[in-house]
Amino acid sequence: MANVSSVFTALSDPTRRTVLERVAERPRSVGEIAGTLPVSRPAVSQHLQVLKAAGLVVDEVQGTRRIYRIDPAGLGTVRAWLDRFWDEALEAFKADIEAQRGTDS
Amino acid sequence: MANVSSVFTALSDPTRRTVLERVAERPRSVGEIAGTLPVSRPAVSQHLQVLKAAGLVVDEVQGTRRIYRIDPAGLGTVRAWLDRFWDEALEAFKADIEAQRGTDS
DNA sequence: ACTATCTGTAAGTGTCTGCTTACGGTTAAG
DNA sequence: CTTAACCGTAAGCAGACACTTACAGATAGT
Repeated sequence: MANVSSVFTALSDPTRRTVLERVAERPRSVGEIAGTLPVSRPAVSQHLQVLKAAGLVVDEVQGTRRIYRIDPAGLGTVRAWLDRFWDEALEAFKADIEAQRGTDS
Repeated sequence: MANVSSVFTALSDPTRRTVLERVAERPRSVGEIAGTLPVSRPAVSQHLQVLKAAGLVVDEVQGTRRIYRIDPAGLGTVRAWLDRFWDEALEAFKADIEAQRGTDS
């Protein structure tokens, strides 16, 4: 599953966002991603697990290596939350202006 | 300033998102928000500081109390990052399909 | 079978985080 | 000036987090 908290937490770390961008460019293996980053390979593996739990990537075993690709689900939940929140804020703004118009001098 | 990491970190905590939603409904004081939540007032104050540092709320002193309202800047940075990332991913998908079409049997 | 490659996982560590209670500071009211 | 209301901040603590090294498992090639 991919709740909102897990997605935001996954996207909050800069290294993890870089890992996600590498995967977004094209499907990559763990070692290939770790080669371009200043952290160890297990660190990348753990980051990928967090991204996978958040529904941001999916993995597929290919022989001895494991290929990760983008999963649109996670980004979808972020966009959905953002849209809903944006609508709520706009509605509140409208109600606020309405109230101000009523009590204005 | 409101960089991407700070915004995502601010939105990753459920309590903090609830605080933000309370503020989004209408401008509120710290004590008013704390009254509707199962955490202490200083906790809410600290949450509001994080939200303010992320550019998600702005504060204004009104006598003895401090009113917080929504700041669209933070949500804007999230939306911008999301849009840019979405475009990148789409472009990568297109390039991937193009490559597959070239090497397909 | 043996070896090399690629990866996940366990264990440990320093740092950050979310929360609490205690305290001090500022403003409005008597 | 004293009092009450409202708030931020300091100090402390349990848990989470990002990272490392060491180890174990699975697959491809010889």
